[in-house]
Amino acid sequence: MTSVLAVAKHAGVSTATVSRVLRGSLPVTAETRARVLEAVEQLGYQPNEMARSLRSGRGRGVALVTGDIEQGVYAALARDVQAELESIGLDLLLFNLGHREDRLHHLLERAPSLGLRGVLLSSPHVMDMARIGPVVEAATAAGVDVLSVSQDLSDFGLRSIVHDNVGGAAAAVRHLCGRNRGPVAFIGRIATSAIGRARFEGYRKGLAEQGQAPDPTLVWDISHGYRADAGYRVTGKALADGLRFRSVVAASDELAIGAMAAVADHGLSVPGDVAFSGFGNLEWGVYCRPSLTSVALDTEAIARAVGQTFSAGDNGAALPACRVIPTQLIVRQSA
Amino acid sequence: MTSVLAVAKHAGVSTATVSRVLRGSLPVTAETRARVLEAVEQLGYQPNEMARSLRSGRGRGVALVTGDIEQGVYAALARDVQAELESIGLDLLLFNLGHREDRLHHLLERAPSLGLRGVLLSSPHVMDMARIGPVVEAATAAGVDVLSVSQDLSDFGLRSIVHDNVGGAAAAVRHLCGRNRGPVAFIGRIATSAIGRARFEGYRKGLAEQGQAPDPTLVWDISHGYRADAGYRVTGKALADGLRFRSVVAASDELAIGAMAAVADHGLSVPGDVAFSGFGNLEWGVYCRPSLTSVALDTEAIARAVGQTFSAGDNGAALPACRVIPTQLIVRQSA
DNA sequence: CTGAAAGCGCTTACAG
DNA sequence: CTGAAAGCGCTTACAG
Repeated sequence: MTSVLAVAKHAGVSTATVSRVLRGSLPVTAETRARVLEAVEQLGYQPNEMARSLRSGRGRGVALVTGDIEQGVYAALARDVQAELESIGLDLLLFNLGHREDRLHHLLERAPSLGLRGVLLSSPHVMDMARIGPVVEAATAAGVDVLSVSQDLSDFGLRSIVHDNVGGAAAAVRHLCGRNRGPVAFIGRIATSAIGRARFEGYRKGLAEQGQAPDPTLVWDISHGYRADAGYRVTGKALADGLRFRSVVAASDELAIGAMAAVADHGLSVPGDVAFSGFGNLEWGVYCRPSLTSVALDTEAIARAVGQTFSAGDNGAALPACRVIPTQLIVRQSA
Repeated sequence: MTSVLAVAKHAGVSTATVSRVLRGSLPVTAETRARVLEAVEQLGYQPNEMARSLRSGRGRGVALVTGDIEQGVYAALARDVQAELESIGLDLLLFNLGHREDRLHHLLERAPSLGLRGVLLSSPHVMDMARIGPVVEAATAAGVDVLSVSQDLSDFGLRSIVHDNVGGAAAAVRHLCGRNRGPVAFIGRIATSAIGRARFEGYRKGLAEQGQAPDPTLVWDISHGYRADAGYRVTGKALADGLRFRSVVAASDELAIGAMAAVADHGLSVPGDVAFSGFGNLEWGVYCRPSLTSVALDTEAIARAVGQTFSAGDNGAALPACRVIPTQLIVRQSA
């Protein structure tokens, strides 16, 4: 592979000058610049990223830490963040925890030696900050930007970019109550998911607006399970137990479709007997029948905010500690 | 950050010895080894990955190139490949082409200077090998292992790991015909997707087994569109045009759910009037109603085969040029 | 079995 | 505005 040295010789300059032209840092004569660029062009020179990283102290990689990339929302986030990072010359490394949260600690520990430019935490799990805190600080001190892109961790000094989960869930409850769809049940991970908690909080808030409080028998915490099957089982059990509810706010579209299947398999109709609202506004929710009413999340906006943070450089201090991205209820057939 | 030098001093040995202990390469006395390991432990030493990469000529990153990470199958592949790579000490970089195939060329060009250990091509697009070939060769020559994990490119010298798409589609047709569900239509990307072509080939083969040939009016190439909306539109048009068909083989679950929605919106029933079979066996297909019959893909098996390739080292020559992973039809309510 | 030394390919003070 | 030189933190022949 051709190196700076080859380019320098070809252009009749020093390696320092080549580097300066390519960095665009210090001033260089227009003609020197042109000669260097021509040499780069002719030799097809590509700067060695490993050498550059070593010398400058860190690389261009940003790790996205997900809990479960197979969930539609995280796949969308990965896509949008990758596109955004690529546009500013950064690479996305994917770390899927698969709900084994202990691996996060290990990754954060290694982040500086890997030369990571940043770490984006998007696992919804409730973070054990007592354990994670020290290693986050060490990474930050070493120049790794650690951001939270799912839950608000600004109290722990982590810049956060989060959806308005409370507002989204409250809007769903408001919509359902407006159509006289009470009692409203809730399905989500509450004990183990910070996002689930926020959505439950929105559910509670929405009910409070109607002068109601959550009925504990209609709050279904599926912290032991995940995705559609959890929604299916918990809803099936509720029906078998004879609980009365006219609608369900599910903390994800996956949970919602599982719950709808349970209702259908129980011989009830959607939305006639039970109405549903999900979270994520995933594509398949638009095409299942009945189509799924859902709180839309704006992963592109998250990605843009992430990009801003990495572009900000030293004046990043001006950015807010916690940025909240609005959510929007999209009404379809299920509610 | 603590470096080898610090560890060496602490252990009273040279940096070379520290490196040998950590690499586990050349022989070292048990006690020297113990001293070094203790120093590593006490200082919390983590080898600098950037320096190691520079010195050894390449890093530990493997790029996964997808066409559309939001499609369930690719998200599952990303998850499984990441887990497999992590188990052998490699990192996954995600490059989502977003169906802009020109970017593949650019990535392959940069692969050596990025120090990539490998590139996994999982875009389904028909590759322009005349254009891609030279840059693949250059990357390979520079030590980057380029694999195809979606389409068979072994004729072009690329080790390939692919699903049995032909067999899967043929099995779907066989199942539908066995239930007297002809005429059978096909939806997929044919002109622009190598995977779509393979599935179409399986469709043709399945029909041939019944002594039939494809009816051109029932072969719907959606090379201009993607995902559920394309399935919805093309099926809606077929219904509006008054075409007669009793079942549909869709080249993805996304296309299938879109097509099912079109049938439902047309006032017909699934599977009563039209039966459906998809590809991917995605989770939401299990819970939509009617649930979706689908050809299951084994992304874990793909991931394992990828891991084997990277673990193989020099005796990788023993691995087959093209490995075919079996697929399996999962019958549910839609067919 | 171990150490001294060179070098991977860059970038960046330091001089001029 | 440009060059000579040092050095980022490792690994690996080369000696011993």
